[in-house]
Amino acid sequence: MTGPETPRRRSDVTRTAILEAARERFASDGYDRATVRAIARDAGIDPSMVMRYYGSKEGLFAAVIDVELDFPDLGELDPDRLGVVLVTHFLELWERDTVLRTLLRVGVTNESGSDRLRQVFATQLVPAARAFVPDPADAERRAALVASQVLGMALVRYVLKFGPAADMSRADVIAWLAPTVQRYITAEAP
Amino acid sequence: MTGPETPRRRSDVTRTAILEAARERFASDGYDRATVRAIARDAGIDPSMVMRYYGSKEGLFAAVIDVELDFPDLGELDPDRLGVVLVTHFLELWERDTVLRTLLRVGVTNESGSDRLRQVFATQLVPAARAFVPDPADAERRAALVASQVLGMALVRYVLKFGPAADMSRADVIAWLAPTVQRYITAEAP
DNA sequence: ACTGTAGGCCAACACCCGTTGACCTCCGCG
DNA sequence: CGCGGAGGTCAACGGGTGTTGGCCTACAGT
Repeated sequence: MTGPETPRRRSDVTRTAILEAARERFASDGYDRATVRAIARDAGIDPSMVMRYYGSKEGLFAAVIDVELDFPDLGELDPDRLGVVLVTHFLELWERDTVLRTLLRVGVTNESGSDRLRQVFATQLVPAARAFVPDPADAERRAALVASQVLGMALVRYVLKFGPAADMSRADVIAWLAPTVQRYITAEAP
Repeated sequence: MTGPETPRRRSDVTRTAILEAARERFASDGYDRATVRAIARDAGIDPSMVMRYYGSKEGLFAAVIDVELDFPDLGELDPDRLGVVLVTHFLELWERDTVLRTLLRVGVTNESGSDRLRQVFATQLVPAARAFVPDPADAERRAALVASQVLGMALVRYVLKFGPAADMSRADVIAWLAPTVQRYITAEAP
């Protein structure tokens, strides 16, 4: 489905140039406004090469939104520090590259974008939560609460760029959000 | 502001028909995918009428995103119930009409949409927070934290439609989010 | 009854999009 | 040396977009 695992070719340079340009364009413009022509221009090649290598705009997009939340080893962790560790990890994830920003930006308007976002939620966040919640039966609900706070902060801080949210230091964000996330995961249901 | 007014001219009927169709299209499709032609078709008129009455697509959009958060009277409220009252109010707001959904959807891709969103934040949420935070100097930061949680829940529940978030009852959402919001507003800075 | 005008439709314009297929240009290998 | 194919360009197609201006029509004021 995703990722044609072809061996190394001489055209890999162009291939990755397209991918890199696409990452930035999709991240900053969203799916609709990011045109194949603009991506090709950024990559310094002809638009038709995009089609040759990725089949279609949808195919290129699918190659871009291949995201791994890539949690650290939570197994041997003091459960009281879960909130701090998770929020710290998410902040790093958002600041490291553009893929999550892309996914958020596109997930809001594009169906295949929100599909992918739901999939990441279901296959990566929910299982991670399952190991720590008091009752595995409501792991989904607790993961959704965590997602609401983490995505919400990412939204106001990195996408909408609300002044006060964007200006907060990482330490402050962690200090404020960690207790919230901690409670959503470990607290007794209200 | 917006009420059922008896149309003095025949054109007022068309005018509001366009506005109503635009509200739904922008809410469900976002700015780019909501085409003037589709809106006109929904309203049962010709696309050129949209231009006649609203000047441009951008002008029509500006008429759509006229939002009032319209807080209840918070003045004579037990400060301990602030979280519950605020979360309840926001849930009602999101479920009452489509304008906030539109704003969120468009704010993520469209510059004039996120401008408007920042403006609502600065002129309506921040002042409301200022009355309750311990130190008025960091009202902006606390309002941003509240916005991150409230917008985040709206995002996963109403826009991305994460199963567990969409299925939660209103009472459960309030029970989980109210303490968070309460803390963001009234707690001592960490 | 006549007519000016507001309300509405139709067809077209200029532009941009994703996508396609014909063509060119090297370079490695026989 | 010949040549086949990979890597790349170019121009075009069909369709959709926001927007414009000319034309029709029904009704209100005289």
